[in-house]
Amino acid sequence: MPTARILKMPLGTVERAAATTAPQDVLSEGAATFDILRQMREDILCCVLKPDQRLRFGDLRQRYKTSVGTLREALSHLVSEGLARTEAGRGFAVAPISLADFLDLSELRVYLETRTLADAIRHGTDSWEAEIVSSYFLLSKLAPPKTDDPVSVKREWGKRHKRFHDALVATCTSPWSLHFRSELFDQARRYHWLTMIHARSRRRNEHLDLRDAVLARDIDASCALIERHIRTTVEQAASEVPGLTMESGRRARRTRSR
Amino acid sequence: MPTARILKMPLGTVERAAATTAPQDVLSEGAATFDILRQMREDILCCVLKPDQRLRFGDLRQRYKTSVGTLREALSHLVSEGLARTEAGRGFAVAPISLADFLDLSELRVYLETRTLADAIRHGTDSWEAEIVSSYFLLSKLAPPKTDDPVSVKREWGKRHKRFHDALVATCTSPWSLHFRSELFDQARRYHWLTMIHARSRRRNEHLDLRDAVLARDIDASCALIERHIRTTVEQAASEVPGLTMESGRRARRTRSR
DNA sequence: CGTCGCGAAACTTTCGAAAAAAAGCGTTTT
DNA sequence: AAAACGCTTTTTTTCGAAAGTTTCGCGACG
Repeated sequence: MPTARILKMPLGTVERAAATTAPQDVLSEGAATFDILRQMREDILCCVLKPDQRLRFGDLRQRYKTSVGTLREALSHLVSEGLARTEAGRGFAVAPISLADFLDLSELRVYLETRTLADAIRHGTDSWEAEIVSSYFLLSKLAPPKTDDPVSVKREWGKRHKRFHDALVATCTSPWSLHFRSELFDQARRYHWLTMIHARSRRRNEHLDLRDAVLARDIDASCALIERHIRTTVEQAASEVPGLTMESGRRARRTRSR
Repeated sequence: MPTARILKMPLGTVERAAATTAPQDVLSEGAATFDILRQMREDILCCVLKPDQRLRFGDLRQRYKTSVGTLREALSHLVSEGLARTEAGRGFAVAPISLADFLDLSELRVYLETRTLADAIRHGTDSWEAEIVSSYFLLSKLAPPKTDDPVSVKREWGKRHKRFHDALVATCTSPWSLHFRSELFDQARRYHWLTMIHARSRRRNEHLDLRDAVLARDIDASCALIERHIRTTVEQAASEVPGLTMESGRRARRTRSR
């Protein structure tokens, strides 16, 4: 549908979102390829596409209703983000998971989350506070999902959870730190999903504490809270998720779809 | 050329580089697409493709002798790495540069370089030391390039420079830290290139000091040296490179190739 | 018996062309 | 004169098919 001609604005210049300067946007495009990318990423993060699962073009083409070229481009992105793998001439696969990876990942995350959060608090504005309040509200509306909640609920919770955490660091002035933080956050989401599925113990409302500490502009308290938030999750995952051994990266039995 | 059938080895299993476990490899593939990617990255890092320059498929197809699809995949990767940009339906462009970006980038780099280096020293092995000695030797064979050296010399020096720095941190046990370090190192290379072109003052041999401190397993000294190494370069670039103002991200005049 | 070799089937990779948008331009209108 | 319109010309995006590689299976050989 050629909307461009229809929507041609009377003014020559269309208001454009301020390109934050240098590093890189969330990801980029706004076309069909981007939709596929987003869908696939969501499916990997939510473990609909399971770790180590081979991604055959035949199956994918059917699932996402698109061509090989488009898929290839999306997969290419996912490889760069560390959510997929590809080797020589034998196609793509979902990136494996392992406890070692989760530990490593989380260690760096502690640094990046505290660094960005501290900076964000220093540069906080009214609209930053507003978005924190708002996104927390949305998050609190949904009870943390239980094991047998439907997938759609878990997805929605995941989305709001991410939005809340993004809001906290939104005013951080270091684009590169934000970029890497975001990448690691997504990586962690994969493990959180597993934890969520198998979690037996429930934790007290850490998000509320975090929100209040941040709004009070208490940098030390906020950083301590988020650090504990991350470490607790790791420990929980390590002890509660059965399939997460140090060696789980081994080739999982071939997972043929349908 | 169907080499596979010809080269089919008598043994069923071919020796394969040990996949380090989880995060992601240097980049991945081993096919034609990967070559294009590597070439384009090199061209961007060396500013053969200049910052903000639009990357039209027509031109690229001619330059790299390949199809649109392949180019698109390579560009996709470059966008993820932050070396290129893409917007809605108006194609790709080389990522812009700016002093603000370089400052931000270098700040994070200090953390990642020191973190990985410290860990690498702790886990250093004999072959790690050997590669450091070897790569330093190769680097020292080439004098730091001057302004009017031919491009090929500068390229070779850049390659050896990277190899040396990679060798230093090779035994670091955190794949994620290494990954991000590598990405930032490449980003910095773009700025180094500009510095190299315009540099007036020459610095003493920091690499030798670094090599010796690392081989002596002196973590504090090594980290201090690499930190200074990074900071000095930033300051030098800020003061000596003319085109690098705080606002250089503005749309550079359209750069039509040839 | 295991394994080596050959051929068929399944998949991946690459390519160029058709479809869709955007940019460029001269003309008309207010 | 500046803005608006409709046309043509680039440029990007998407697609499906041809070419190339790997995997699988079956029969022959050591």
